[in-house]
Amino acid sequence: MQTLTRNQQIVFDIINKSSEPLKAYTILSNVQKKGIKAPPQVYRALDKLIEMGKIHKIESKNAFVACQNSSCNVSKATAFSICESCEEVTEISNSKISKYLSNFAEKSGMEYKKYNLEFFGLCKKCK
Amino acid sequence: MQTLTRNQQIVFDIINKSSEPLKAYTILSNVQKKGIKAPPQVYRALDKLIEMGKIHKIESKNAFVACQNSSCNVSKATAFSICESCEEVTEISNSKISKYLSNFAEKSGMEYKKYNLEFFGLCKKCK
DNA sequence: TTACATAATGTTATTTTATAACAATAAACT
DNA sequence: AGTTTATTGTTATAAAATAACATTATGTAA
Ligand SMILES: [Zn+2]
Ligand SMILES: [Zn+2]
Ligand SMILES: [Zn+2]
Ligand SMILES: [Zn+2]
Repeated sequence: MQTLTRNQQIVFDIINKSSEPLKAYTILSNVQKKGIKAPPQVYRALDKLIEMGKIHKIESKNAFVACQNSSCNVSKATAFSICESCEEVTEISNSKISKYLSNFAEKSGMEYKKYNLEFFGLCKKCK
Repeated sequence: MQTLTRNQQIVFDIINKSSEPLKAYTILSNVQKKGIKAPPQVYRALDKLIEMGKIHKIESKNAFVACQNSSCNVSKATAFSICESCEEVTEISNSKISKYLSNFAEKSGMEYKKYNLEFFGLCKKCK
């Protein structure tokens, strides 16, 4: 269990507290009072946090969420469902899916390292 | 079967001829001799082509590839394997995966519309 | 502890990616 | 022909990400 540096902790806290994915510049404007003043400071922290599996990037939104599992730091396999109406993002942790997919990848001939899966549609509330 | 407008055709052609995913500004610089001069012209064409299912966006790379299937225009379900060494991107068309995943999405309670799946690793050549 | 190496931070400037806004044409419809 | 709708052209700007380099902190090993 790795310990976070000052900037990493600040950036992680704000993502972790948020109920929705945060964009890098939103994070920046929210941490300027804490002394983080420029984009590179945010992006560096984001990079490290992703590496550790503490947060994930939602590629289709250029936004970041805290990991809601405990296994992502190992597997690097991520899956999300994204509501196109309310923008809610939920991390899916389903070992069946990840077994199924990693199995598929291996059979396809590639040396598989990780995947990212994003579902789009309407969440329970919005449909 | 929809017919393409002039700009859409120009943009599609260059993506379709390319052996690798193309970025929007690479496309732009390659079509300026054909009269497309500014980013919005490229992005509009890209948007429409995506809508039609003729091309896909590789979200993790901000790059665009021509569809290699025939069914994407209907299903909107896309899957790619991406080599982290040579950057090769291959579109995966596997009806089993797409059934499995869309089934999963439905069961989860969301009204599922589409998904995008990106595998990362090493391709046959690079591993 | 000092010396060295490595990692993290601070800072400025710039690059890359994408969109807003509005005018001008072209295509489709009545 | 006149009206609506889609597409195009153009300028400017916003948003997302990185390059480059100086500084400070942290860890390691003599
Ligand atoms: Zn996770
Ligand atoms: Zn919703
Ligand atoms: Zn396709
Ligand atoms: Zn390869």
